[in-house]
Amino acid sequence: MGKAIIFDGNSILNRAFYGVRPLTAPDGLPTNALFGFVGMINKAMSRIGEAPSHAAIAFDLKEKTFRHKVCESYKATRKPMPDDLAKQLPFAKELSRALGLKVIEQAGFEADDILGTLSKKLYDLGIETFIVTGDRDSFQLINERVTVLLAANDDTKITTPAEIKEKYGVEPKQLIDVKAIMGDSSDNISGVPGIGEKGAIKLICEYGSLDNVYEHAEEISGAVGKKLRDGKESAYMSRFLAEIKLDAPLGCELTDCEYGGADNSALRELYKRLGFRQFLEKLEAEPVEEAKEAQAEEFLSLPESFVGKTLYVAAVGEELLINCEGALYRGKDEAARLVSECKKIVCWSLKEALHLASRAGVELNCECEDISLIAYVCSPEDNGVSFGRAALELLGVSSSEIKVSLLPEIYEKLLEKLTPELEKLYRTVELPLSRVLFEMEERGFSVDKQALDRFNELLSRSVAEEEEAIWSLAGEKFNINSPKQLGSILFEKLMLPHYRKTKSGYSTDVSVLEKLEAYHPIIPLILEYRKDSKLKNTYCDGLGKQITENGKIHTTFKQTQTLTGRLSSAEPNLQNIPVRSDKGRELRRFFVAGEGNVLIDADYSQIELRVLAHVAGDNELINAFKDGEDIHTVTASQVFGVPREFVSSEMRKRAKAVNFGIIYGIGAYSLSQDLHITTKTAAEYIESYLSKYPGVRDYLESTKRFARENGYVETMFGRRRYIPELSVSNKNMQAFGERVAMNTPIQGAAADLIKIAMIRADKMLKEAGLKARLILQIHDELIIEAPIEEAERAEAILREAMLGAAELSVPLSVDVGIGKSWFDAKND
DNA sequence: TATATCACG
DNA sequence: ACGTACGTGATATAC
Repeated sequence: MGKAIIFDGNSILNRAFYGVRPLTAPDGLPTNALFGFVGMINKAMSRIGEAPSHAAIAFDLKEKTFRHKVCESYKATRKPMPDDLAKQLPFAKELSRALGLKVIEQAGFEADDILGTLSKKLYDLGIETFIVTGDRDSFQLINERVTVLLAANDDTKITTPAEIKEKYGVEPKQLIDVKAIMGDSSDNISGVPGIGEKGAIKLICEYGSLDNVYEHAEEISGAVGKKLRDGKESAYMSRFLAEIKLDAPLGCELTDCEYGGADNSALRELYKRLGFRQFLEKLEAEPVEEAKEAQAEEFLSLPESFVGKTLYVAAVGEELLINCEGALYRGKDEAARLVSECKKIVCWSLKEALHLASRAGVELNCECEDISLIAYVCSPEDNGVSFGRAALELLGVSSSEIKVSLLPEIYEKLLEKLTPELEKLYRTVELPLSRVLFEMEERGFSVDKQALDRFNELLSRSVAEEEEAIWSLAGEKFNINSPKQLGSILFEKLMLPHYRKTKSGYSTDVSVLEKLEAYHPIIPLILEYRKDSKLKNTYCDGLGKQITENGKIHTTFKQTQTLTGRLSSAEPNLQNIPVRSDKGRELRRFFVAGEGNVLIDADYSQIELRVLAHVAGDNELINAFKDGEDIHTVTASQVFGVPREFVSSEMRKRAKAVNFGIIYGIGAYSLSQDLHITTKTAAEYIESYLSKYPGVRDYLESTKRFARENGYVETMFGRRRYIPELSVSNKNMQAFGERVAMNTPIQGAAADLIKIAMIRADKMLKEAGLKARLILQIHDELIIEAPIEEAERAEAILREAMLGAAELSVPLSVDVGIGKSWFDAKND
């Protein structure tokens, strides 16, 4: 049975228009939307893996639709199509025909209704259908044979019934009823006033349908019940507007939509007319390009054994994919067991493979390589180092998913790119680190869920009280979380001065609100509300969801994510647990050591400034660290020209900001904002700093020069980052590139250092026969969970591992604490 | 999807 | 005149 692909023409054209930079044809016709449009269609067509049996594209017409007859205001707030986009519309239809798509338009109906109707007809024939669109309205059409490909300019996301259920908690069809309640501002559908997405989903989850909600409307108490009862008519009207037709007239038969390939000569003419040189070249090279699309892989059943073999392995959605001498296999536990016996494993992400094997109760102890890590050290700026990116860059093959058949070639190409220095970084740091990270992720961090819940209750009450107080001061109810609504209350209704504007309205961030604090009692309440709701939503609710049955949180460390060599932590992020405010810091009381254990927390003191002292070779700075001085006080005494004992706390604070500025690639303006001083004064601070530390000045200059000449910078451990921003014409981008050039060798070296420390600590703990293990890294901080009786020895090991990670021209310094909770360990 | 905001080093 | 410090991730709305 074939596959069908149907497009929402206006929707993807619109996305392309706003997503692609301005382009013009030789005659000046704007073409950016068309360029993106063709790209999205091509991408979606290749995404379904085979030539489609049916292909069609639906467009809206300007005429009013049947929905307008019932509801005047439907889509009334839509702005008219920009002129530059309207000019491109006729060409979009021409291009569609040349690409082999059946163009369908029906007066009185929207593209969505045509897609709905097509998908229904195709469904009835048992044909698998892909709907390509830029918006989410069509999610209601999803079922076991209908998938939505959400088109974007960089990627197309596939959305399936399971994903809808996961994301919204309701079946795709129920989304109609959800929208009936929550409304849709972009379509000007009102829904039930006062109930938003969350409330609507909750109601539909509970009652199953809009009808059933209203059958029980009398039982629903409180404000929600009242809103529902008042908004019944609006809800049913909204439902009518939101429901996509499945029986619209098409003006053609399904057989007219059968796909017969593109009309290449028509396409060629159009591409020439529009000046699409890239597409034109692709068209000429058609047969070659065709071959370069990654093939679907066929898998054999597992063999008896892999003993003595070299395997290429990838872990994908709970399964191991294996390439053994060109033959492909897949499987779970049994596969993992067989893999564990082989001679050598070349992985795309060893850490994932280790997790999968571990779930099968198997360890992978043979020689292992990790291609994703090689790709990362070669060029971390290839964004997150996805497999698809590597395949395209190295082999010219486009593939969105991991293909084990391609791994040998990718491996080979990457080994060629690997310089000796980068290979050393890979073999001595990244590769061994991935096993350490695997164990950290697997071990997890124990959390006191009950205490967390109690704290959450407390916050809920605070948030509710603050909300009421804010509303009463504002004189009306509004959504405080909406910067737009908040802006109109503060700056229009209350007439407070607005300091800054963002793209979409008034800025309401802390720096603005702090300036307004004295003007109106509502401001401090909003600041409190923001803090408390952040703590509640992101930390209490968010982390709560991530606690497993064993009472632990297992983060995922991303090892190929950042441009500087740092790790990142996600799902959940444990590297941004609050610490700066007293109330936020309380959260750390709930991160605890398991039964019979303690936590040992060690953090490097001033690691980045020490790295700066070392790489800059600045004697003044080096001596300050050698003498064990407080570095911010020393800097203050230098910058302000006073003896150290006369440095006030305000001076120290300013010097600290200057030190940060130096590390980040300083700008006088930003420093002035930070310290609330004039730009001129800030510039004087910087100048004063640089003349007192000439080694630093020379270092920053020579690093920028190196970056301009070579196109990249590197850390003292050889980690590289390419900086394409330096070779663009945009001055702002260039300035950014220079700051990156100054910052990366420092931030990156600090990242390298702690990675080395982690490998050392892990090895030393194991060699000492201890059960104590690392469980978390936060950039300059490591946390070990250790049995109480091992605490002293583990502490000594951690200190030693960190202090001895590298020999710099300044001493390293580490602060260590022990306690039953993260809070205690940092405050003992 | 994109933006604003805010949590961390 | 113009934007404004480095590196991240999660949550909420608005578009």
